[in-house]
Amino acid sequence: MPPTAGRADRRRNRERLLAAAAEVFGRDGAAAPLEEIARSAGVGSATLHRHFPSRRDLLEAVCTDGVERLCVRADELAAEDDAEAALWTWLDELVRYASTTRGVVGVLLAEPPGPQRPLCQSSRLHDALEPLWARATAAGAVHPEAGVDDLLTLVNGISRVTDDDPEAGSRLLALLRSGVGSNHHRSATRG
Amino acid sequence: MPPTAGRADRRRNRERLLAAAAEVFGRDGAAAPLEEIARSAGVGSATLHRHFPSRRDLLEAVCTDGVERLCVRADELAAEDDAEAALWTWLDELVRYASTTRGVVGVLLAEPPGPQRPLCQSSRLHDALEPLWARATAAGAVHPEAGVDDLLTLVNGISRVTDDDPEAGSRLLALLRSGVGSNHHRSATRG
DNA sequence: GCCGAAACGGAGAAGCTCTCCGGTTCGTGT
DNA sequence: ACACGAACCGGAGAGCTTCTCCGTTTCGGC
Repeated sequence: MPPTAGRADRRRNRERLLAAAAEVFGRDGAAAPLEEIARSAGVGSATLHRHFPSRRDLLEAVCTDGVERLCVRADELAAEDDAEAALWTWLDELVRYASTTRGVVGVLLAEPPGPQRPLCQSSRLHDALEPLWARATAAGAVHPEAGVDDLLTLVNGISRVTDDDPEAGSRLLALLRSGVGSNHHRSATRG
Repeated sequence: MPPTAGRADRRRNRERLLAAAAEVFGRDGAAAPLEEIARSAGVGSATLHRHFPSRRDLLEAVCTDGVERLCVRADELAAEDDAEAALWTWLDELVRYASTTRGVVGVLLAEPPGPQRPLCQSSRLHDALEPLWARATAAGAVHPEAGVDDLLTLVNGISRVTDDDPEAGSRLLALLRSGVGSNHHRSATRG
């Protein structure tokens, strides 16, 4: 059901729930009690579960705006001249965003879309990244064994160990880019 | 209290709990219900909590043997000629081990040792890695910005996104070693 | 304003963690 | 062998969370 469907009170409660969820998740992390979100939104817990049957549904909805911004950003960067810089700029913004959501984005990236969830935020990020990756790969600027899924998985791993510290996430991403092994003949420029 | 102290029935119950925990965690992951572990071990839940006050205590104990093996392995590798190969061989074994524990090692690596837990498995791994890292760094075989904690953090991130798939973890570690960016002039040899 | 459908919310079931306390078992000293 | 204190055990239950049922309220078209 689209978010703008249904009765007026339904839409109002949905918005209240999303606002409360953003606040509570941002404060207490992605594992915060759902009941507190319902209380904070001023609705019953049954209403929360009716709108968002699982915790994941709520996490997906909370991230919609941030993911949308990243998708727009990917479109902008796809028009830039330097394919390699565009790719890493976007990945840096993704890892910084994920590092500021207290694990919310991490949960979404962690589990695969699954058969009954084809339209999740994770696949939107995948679709946004794919053109940037394809262009950089065609330019020889990406390790030939590194696929789109590998990049997303690695960024996910980084964001999960750097919750609440975007700078640390950005630093580890730079290490991933240049490589930790002995082939660091030239340090990669950040962003 | 050392694991070999106390009365005979206490030691027996401790062993039963550890065996049950290894089985249940291995089957259902690090978030499995503790009550089921107690039931599977044939003891009351109070006994489980008396032996292992927190879930983390139990996870630490379950990993003791595996971490011990890795520490021994680090000593062996420290005697090898090639410092770079020794470092990456050990990291590969670590990421493979962590990828087979259904998130158990990941939980331990995730949270810092903390003030009241100076002897956790995470710090044992840190101490095992440090000499390998120092030697490889001295030989110029490691990115100058990559510290011991960075390596452990990155391995943790990789293991957390490759649960139950050691091959995938090993592959991502190889990518981390050689770098995803454009400086992949020579592919890194694995293990 | 009426009324059917849509949506709500509290109460409660079920599951998990952790604690309290009465009862049991161990092992030591005689 | 046996008695006894200390160590240990386990079930019952409190507190918390997720999620569902169902009687009640609210919306909005007519």
